Parts: sequence; structure tokens; C-alpha cells
Amino acid sequence: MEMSGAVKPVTSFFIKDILSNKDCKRLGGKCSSPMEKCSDWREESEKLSAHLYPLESTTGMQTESPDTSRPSSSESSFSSAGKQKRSRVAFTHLQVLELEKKFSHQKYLSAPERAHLASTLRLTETQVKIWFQNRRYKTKRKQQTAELCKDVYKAEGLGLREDLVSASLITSLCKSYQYRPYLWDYSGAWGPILW
DNA sequence: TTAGTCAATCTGTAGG
DNA sequence: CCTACAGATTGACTAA
Repeated sequence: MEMSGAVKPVTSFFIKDILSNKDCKRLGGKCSSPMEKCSDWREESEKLSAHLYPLESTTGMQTESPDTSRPSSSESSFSSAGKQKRSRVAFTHLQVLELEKKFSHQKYLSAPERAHLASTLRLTETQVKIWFQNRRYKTKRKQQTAELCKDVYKAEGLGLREDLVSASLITSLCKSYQYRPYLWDYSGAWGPILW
């Protein structure tokens, strides 16, 4: 679970921290300096779009760029009174590829590794951390669902009709499982994994 | 206390 | 308009 070492002041650089900058709840101490972090990664993202991805848009993922590079007025976007829209940056195909590549080898990154990857991809450490976090969780759910589905199919195949109804329910659930896209095997060639 | 994790949820965006 | 996807947020928890 935990990684060792070198901990940089990583903070949540978004909304919460910024908006609730006032009370910083339990994040209390963590409110080291949201703004700094924020402008920080925005800048980096800009550079990124400049270098890292000349042309992307493979899977219809619109490879960000435009949004990330927003009005560059960094912080002004927040100060602009109202409630600032939560921004959701779409990572580039390249960034995701690299993240997936790394993830295929190790599910957890140490702080130094994360820092390195982040700088390489021109992402913030927080973004990398969150990405891995989400990735682990989604992978886990995918596996659980896959197992569940497997059992269900097995049961149905064996003719265990006792719970046919509930089994069907689960089956449909499996089919509609929202994380199916993760069946794409990024570790190897781009293609669907059978399950 | 801090920074990390997981799990769940929220939400912006693209695609149908 | 609705839905799926995926990045961000939240909250409970843990280890050092």
C-alpha cells in the first residue's frame, strides 16, 4: 500500500480545495497551496499538448489540448466569482498509453516513480496518482464482475435453474457493466480481451 | 499529522 | 436527450 519516501506536497488541486479554501476541512493541513499546484499543472498541460502529442485522436478521445490550455490566465479562472466549473481534462492517447504501460508492470508507484512519470508525461503527480487509483479500482471491479459473470454462466450451463431468475439478473448486470471498456488490453496490442 | 489507499460518487464530455 | 466513459472529489481508513 504505502509507498516509501520522498513525499512532495501533493494536494488536491481542484474545486474543493480551492472553493473551500476557507475551511479546508480535514484536508486542513493539505491546503498547502492549491493555487500553486493548480497553475502548475495547467502550465504543464499546455506544454504537454505542445510537445507530447502532435497528432492524436485515435479512439475518438479527443486528446485534450484545447481545454487544458485554457485561458492560461491560470488563476483568474477561479477568482472569476461564480462557481467555477469543474474541469475534467482528457488525457491524451499518448499519456494514457504510457500510464497503461506503466500500470501493466506495476500497480503501485513509489513517490519517486510517480514524480518521474508525471514529469515525463507532463502531468501532475496528483493526476498520476489518481489515475492509478482509479485504474486499480476499475480493474478490481472488472475482475470481480468477470468472476461473477463466469460463475453465473457456469451455473446456467450446468443447468442450475434454481436461481435462474436472479442469475439472469446478474447476467444482465454483467452485460451492462459500465467498466467493460477496461477489457481493452492496453498492456499489449490494442484490442479487446475476451471474457 | 500527513500522505497514501480504496470505494463510491460526482460530473464534464463525446457519441448514439 | 440519454448513456457511457473517465477524470476528479469525497470520506473512511491506515501506516509511519
